[in-house]
Amino acid sequence: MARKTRKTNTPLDQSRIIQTALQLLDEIGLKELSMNKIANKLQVKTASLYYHVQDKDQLMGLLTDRISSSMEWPESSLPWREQLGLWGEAFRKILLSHRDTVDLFNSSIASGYDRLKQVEKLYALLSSIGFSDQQVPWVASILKNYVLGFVGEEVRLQLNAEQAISNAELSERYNQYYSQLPSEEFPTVIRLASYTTNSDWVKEFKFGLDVLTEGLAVKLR
Amino acid sequence: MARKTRKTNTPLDQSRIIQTALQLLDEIGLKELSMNKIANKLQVKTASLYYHVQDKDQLMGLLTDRISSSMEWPESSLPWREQLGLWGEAFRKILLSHRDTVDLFNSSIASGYDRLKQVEKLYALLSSIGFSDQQVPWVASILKNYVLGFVGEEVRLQLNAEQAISNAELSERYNQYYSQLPSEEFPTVIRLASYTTNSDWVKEFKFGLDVLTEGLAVKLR
DNA sequence: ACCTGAACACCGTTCAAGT
DNA sequence: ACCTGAACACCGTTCAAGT
Repeated sequence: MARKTRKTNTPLDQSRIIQTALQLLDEIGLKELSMNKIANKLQVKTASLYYHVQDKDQLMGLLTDRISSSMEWPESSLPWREQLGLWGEAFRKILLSHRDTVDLFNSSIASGYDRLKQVEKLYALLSSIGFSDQQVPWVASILKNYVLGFVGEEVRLQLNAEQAISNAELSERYNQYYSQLPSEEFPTVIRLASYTTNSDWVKEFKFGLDVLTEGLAVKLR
Repeated sequence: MARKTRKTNTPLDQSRIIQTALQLLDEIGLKELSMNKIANKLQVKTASLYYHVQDKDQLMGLLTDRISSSMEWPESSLPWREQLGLWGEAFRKILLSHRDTVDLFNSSIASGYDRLKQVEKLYALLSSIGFSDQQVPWVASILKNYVLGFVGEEVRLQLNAEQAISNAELSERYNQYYSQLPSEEFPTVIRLASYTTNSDWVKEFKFGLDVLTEGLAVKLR
């Protein structure tokens, strides 16, 4: 009965909680992610978490911050259009690196060091390009929202594709409200159904960023 | 003891449930909106709701559809830039007409007659302008996400303003992770803090829509 | 056909008490 | 200083049973 030190588990701390929460997030998704399950995975009672963390909201904020900490940043020597393009791709990459990140980013305001650091860098870039002090937050918000919205939709639609929701099943949804729908009411939706379902996401993402960049270029003149 | 017909309450049906849910949404917000509370307000046991509705998700979808049903639509005779501008303002108006609508729209895919009808109209407009079949859903998605993202942020920040989260309190948040932060790390964020906190939302909204419109105009050539 | 009672398996959070 | 037991006030959902 020698060395039974294993009973002494690694002590709990905020960082370990975040770590475990992140793992669990990828396994079961945000909707299923509960304090109970996190505690369980840490082999600890739920109440213990509350010694290291204020509440679930705060933990989610910390989780978001952890995720955004690994974001890469484009070289500031590049022309601004390329910098914005690279920034967008880096942000999208981060968002795709874990499950339900978009909801996570949307549900908590940017606090914490890492997320604020990202804002700082983006502000600095936009400011150096020539946007006015008033416009910089506006443009940053547009860019951030574009990427968040895009990836949100990308993930939603790819999930549907996995569940093989075909046009047949989609048209079945119309009937939620009305018993049956004349397909003449939705000519364009139906005509473009194949484009809506599956897209070339990389191409679509660049298209949107390009629209924004062109629009911003006009404003800069 | 004449006429005690009042014991016979108005019978429950889907439409009345949605109606009540909508009222309650404005009173207590989406996070607090539960099946229990909806049933309670209807003077009915919670289980009764499940006779008229599949589950909470479906009810939220129906709720979203109800909200989007009252959306106004611009005249199709107007030039496309104006149509897009009016469309954006109408959408924003809808989203501001009830509480937490952005989360509602984000959490459920467009199903139901009314929301699909909106999509149909927007697709038709974009198609008539000259966008290719592949591009129409892309552009529609950009526009929708812009408005959703914008209003989401608008509501968040206005709530903060009400709670009087000043720059002082904001800088306090930095300390969640690091004990104290040198303010030299965030020169731009700090310099622009006053612009971030309170904005002229109407002006900002138009600015963003204008950026998009200009960018789209470039793509149309 | 429509509603309810009762139960189930969960939530997040608090706090006195243990070590 | 760190963790737990026990309790609290809630969730969403199901289903046999009542009318």
